[in-house]
This record gives sequence, structure tokens and C-alpha cells, in this order.
Amino acid sequence: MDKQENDHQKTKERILQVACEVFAERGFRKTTIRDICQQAQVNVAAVNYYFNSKEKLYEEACKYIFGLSVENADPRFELGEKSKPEEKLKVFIQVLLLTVLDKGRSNWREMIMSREMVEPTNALNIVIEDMIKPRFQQLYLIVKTLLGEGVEDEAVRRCCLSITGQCLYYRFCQPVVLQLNPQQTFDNAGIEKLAEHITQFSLHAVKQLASENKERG
Amino acid sequence: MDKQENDHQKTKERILQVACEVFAERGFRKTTIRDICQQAQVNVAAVNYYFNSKEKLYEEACKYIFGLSVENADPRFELGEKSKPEEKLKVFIQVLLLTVLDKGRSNWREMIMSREMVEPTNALNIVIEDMIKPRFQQLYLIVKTLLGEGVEDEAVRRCCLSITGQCLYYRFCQPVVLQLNPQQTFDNAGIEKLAEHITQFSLHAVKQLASENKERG
DNA sequence: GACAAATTAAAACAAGTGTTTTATGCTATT
DNA sequence: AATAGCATAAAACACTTGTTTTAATTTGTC
Repeated sequence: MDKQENDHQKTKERILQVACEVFAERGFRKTTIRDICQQAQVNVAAVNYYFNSKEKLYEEACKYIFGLSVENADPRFELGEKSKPEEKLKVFIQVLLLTVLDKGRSNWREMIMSREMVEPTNALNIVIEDMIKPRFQQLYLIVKTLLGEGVEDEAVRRCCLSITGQCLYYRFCQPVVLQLNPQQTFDNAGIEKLAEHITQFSLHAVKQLASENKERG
Repeated sequence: MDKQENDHQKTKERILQVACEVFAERGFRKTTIRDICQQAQVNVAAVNYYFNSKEKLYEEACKYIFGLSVENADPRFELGEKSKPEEKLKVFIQVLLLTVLDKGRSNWREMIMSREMVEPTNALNIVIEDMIKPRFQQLYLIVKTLLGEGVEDEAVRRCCLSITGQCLYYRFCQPVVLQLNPQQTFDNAGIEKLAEHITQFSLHAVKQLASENKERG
């Protein structure tokens, strides 16, 4: 029983691991069960045996990936508590860009997340609740601090959307961006420069809104 | 010969028309030849008879759509020449949002364009050259005017990308945006408010950059 | 009106894919 | 060691989809 259970877990686990990787890499539609099984060195029937269907496997993979992310959130997003909001914004944008533009093999969460944002499946809700909303909330607090009291929530949110929109553009439309600004690179130096620009651009906008609000009362 | 040529043109034309619509609606991968043929009331073999392959048909459809766009550019993008750059920017953003968020059946150019930006095919280059670059150039001139002399090209382009990024976010990530800011609507009033926000946000940013540049010399 | 060429229709083909079935092998309990 | 239950493998199934083939029909020309 022990060994049986063990092997059971082993192959099931192996399928799940490979599924995460391949789904993240190629998305739900473009990955085939045969791809996964071949890479996991498992018979085609195994997926349906253990997970019932391709869709269920995808759900399990998402749950696994985002389950991980709750317990083990990306440490890069831990902005120090002491710094000024301007610095916090800079770090936030920097980290967001780095995370979102990281094409590394192990960046499953971000890859699934990006795909779900543009081509949603049932997993989008998990993605929003587990990843996007917490991240957005962090930004919200920074921007709210910068805007000061008396600014209505929607205005704060709109600013946050303006900031994230600028960043995600470089992820979702990378080929286009590269044609429009060929000088842009996506190595560390290029991303750093980009972060600097988006930060300055957004800070100017937000601070101006803040001062207008202060004047108004 | 005349009548033959006529019918010939008729069915070929009909396939092309339907192809444009369906490709725009569902994208290349998700549309099937059978879908198109059924809707055009034509035999399945007709596509390969007249266009050789699904891919060639898609190319022809794109050429047709963007060929149209060159001769008959979207009049909404004709910003008056007299207005101030601030007003021009407002109009540009307004029109961009209206165009990009228009889910109307006849908005083929925009639908193909959006899809190509996120999930490129061979047609992306046509899209970039025929649609994106001219539009970007328009914005470039406005922003350059606002920034004043002595600002390097890349800085101008970055600002333009910040502006378009804010707008396109609402197209590509609409479901997410709606979760993050449920008050956002996509009727005319909602889009108008949004345009106003993005314009103000961007104007503040650009003007601050302009004045910093002026100070520096 | 007859014949050649072009067009259309029907069917078949070939490859891919999710799923199911059937058979075989393995493990644990008796 | 035997047997029941689980796990794996191989094959088949059912369906979709792009493409091709083959036959029927229409069209233009003489």
C-alpha cells in the first residue's frame, strides 16, 4: 500500500509538474495531452486516469501554482516599510516590470497570469483574487499616500490602472513596442531605464493631481 | 466569359467578405474553413479552389481590410489642425479609446489589429506599417510639441508609449480592469470620463517633463 | 447543339487530439 | 502462492479540421 501510494503520487505528481510547465509555456489550447505525457514519460491514458480531463488537469495545475504563490509570495514584492512613497512606487514599478517581463522557465505564475488576462479561462478568477488584487492593493496604498486625503477612491484606482497599464503594455505588446521604440531593450539595464521613465511619468501625474486637490480644498 | 467571371468574382468575393468578418471576430486559429463556407453558402472546397489555403485566405483578408484602411482612413482620427496640442491630445486619446473599444461588427481593422498585437501572425507587419505607425506618428507630433525643443526622440517615444499603454490596457485586459475598478463602464459616458483621466494624467506628466527640460537649458 | 473548360458539390483523406476501452502487469493482503 | 484491486500500456474510438480527389454541373465557344 505504501509503495503503491508512493508510485501513485509519483506519476500523478510528475504529470502535474510537467503540466504546469507546459501550460505556462504554451497556454491551455496549444498544449496537448500527448505533449505532457511524453515529457512526463507517462502513458496518454494517465491524464484521464488521474485527472479526469484536460480541463480538470489545467484547473489543478492553476490551483497548484497559485496555491504555492499564496504560501510563498514573490519576495521581490516586499517593499521595505520605511522608504518614502516615491521610492516605494519606483520599487513597485521596477519589480512589476521585472516580474512581468521575466521569460524564465520557472516563472509559471506570471506566465499563466499574463495569458489569463488576455485570453481568459475559468482560472481567471483565481488569478485575479490570488495575484492581481493583492498586487493592486499594494499599489493602491502607495498612490493613495501620494495623492493625499480627500481624493475619491475611483480617482486613485484610475491612477493605479494608468500605472499598471504602462507596464503591462511592454509585456503584452512587446513586438509592437520594439518596432515603435527600437532602442528599448529588455535586459536589466533596459528595464531599469524603463522603470525610471514610468516612475517619473507617473509621479509627475500623481503629484500634480495631488496639488490640484490640495488647492481645491 | 463575362457571366462566368461574374459568378467567379461573386463567390470569391463572398468568401472574402465572410472571411474578414469571421477572422476579425474569432481570430485565425479559432475560425474554421467550414465556418466560413457555411456562412458564405459555399462548398468547403471553394476556399482551397480560390485561395489555395486557409493561411492564404487570411492574408488576402488582411490585405483587403488594410488596403481599405489606407484609401479610406478612419475619419475620426482627423484632428483639426487649429486646436492647441492639449486639445489635440485629448481628442487623440478619446478617438483611440473609442476606436479600440468599439466591439461593433464592422470594426474589422481594429479587431484584427488588436489580435495581431497580442497573438502575432505574419500579418503583424502589415498591421504595424499600415495602422500602428501612422497613428503613433500622429501622437508623436503632439507630444513633441508639448515637450518642446531639445528633448531627445527616445524620451518622446517613451511618453507616447506611456499614453497608448494606458489606453490599450482597457482593451486587452478589460475583464481584469472591470474587477479592479467596477465603476468603470464602457458606454460613451464611461469612455469619455476615462479619456479625461488619461489625458489629464498624461498632460501633467508631459508638462512636468517639459518644464524640467526647460530649466535644464 | 456539342465540346472543352471552369465551377461547384460530395465524398474521402490524412493528420491531430481528447477520451475510452481492453489487456497486461504489479502490489498487497490472505 | 493465489487472488482481488490498482496502475500502466497499447490500441482503438470519436470527432475536428485542412486539404484533396472525383464526379457532377454550369458556362462559353464553335
